[in-house]
Amino acid sequence: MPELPEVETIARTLIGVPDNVSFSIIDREIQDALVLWEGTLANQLPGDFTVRVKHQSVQSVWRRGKFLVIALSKDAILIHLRMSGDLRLERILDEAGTEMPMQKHDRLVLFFASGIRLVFNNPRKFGRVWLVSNPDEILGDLGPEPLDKALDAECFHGMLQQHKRQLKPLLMDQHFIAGLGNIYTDEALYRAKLHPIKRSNTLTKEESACLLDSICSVLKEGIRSNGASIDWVYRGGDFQNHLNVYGRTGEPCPVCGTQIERMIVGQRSTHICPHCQQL
DNA sequence: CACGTCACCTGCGTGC
DNA sequence: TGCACGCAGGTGACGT
Repeated sequence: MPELPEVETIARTLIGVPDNVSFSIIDREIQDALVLWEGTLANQLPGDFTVRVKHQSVQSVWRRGKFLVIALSKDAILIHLRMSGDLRLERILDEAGTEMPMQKHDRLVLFFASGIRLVFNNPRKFGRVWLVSNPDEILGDLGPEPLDKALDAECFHGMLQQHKRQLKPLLMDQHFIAGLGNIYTDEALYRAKLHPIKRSNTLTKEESACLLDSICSVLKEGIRSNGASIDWVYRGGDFQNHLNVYGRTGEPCPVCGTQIERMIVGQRSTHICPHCQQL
């Protein structure tokens, strides 16, 4: 999926920037909903969903891990984009007054006051939308936020010591820490000069601290670049141009010039510098 | 507990 | 040009 930086970028878009608050969903009322593919709704029937969200207005928008949370007057809509999901916030009518056409793979539409709609596009149908009265019903099992200041080096080291797992699958486990996916995990391990299959309980305090630093810096840079646009899923960000190892098999390591290698770890494509990241 | 496998889906690039 | 194949930012349910 879009990982933490991509979801954060989408959340900020929905909130709107100060000089363009007209294009924000905050305080806007949902006037109607249209479910184009029933499977999109994880815990609702289309009719129930529509009836329940109608006339609720948006109180806040935030991100938790890779979930986008749209808090409404009474309930909350949670969206997980998984591999290929995306959200478009757009005006329903163009300048000529004709309705903007739906796009291929549009799965759900929320119609807001003032002629704006939020469209959930999801080619692979992996993404899901929940409607809940309490977000913790879904978010309760997530690990800590990597950018939360409460997660310091000592705490993180303790977390790593509690498992004897390979670093990469552990970091991608949303119960362990929330928000990392394949791209940012590879980049964080590269920055920390750690091998993806190194056992989590074998890290020194220094290595743990360095890994947490690497995770935070790569995520912050991803957010600053408005996320990455990979494959045919273009979201406007440009962090794909700043990747050191992900998708760069055979290219030279920016630090030592050794060719980047691709391997499989935990069934996932993994990219390392074999010189900088030794086991 | 840690790990492997599979399932869920569509689209794109590659090689024949 | 067509077609088969492998691959893809994620996650959860199983089985070992």
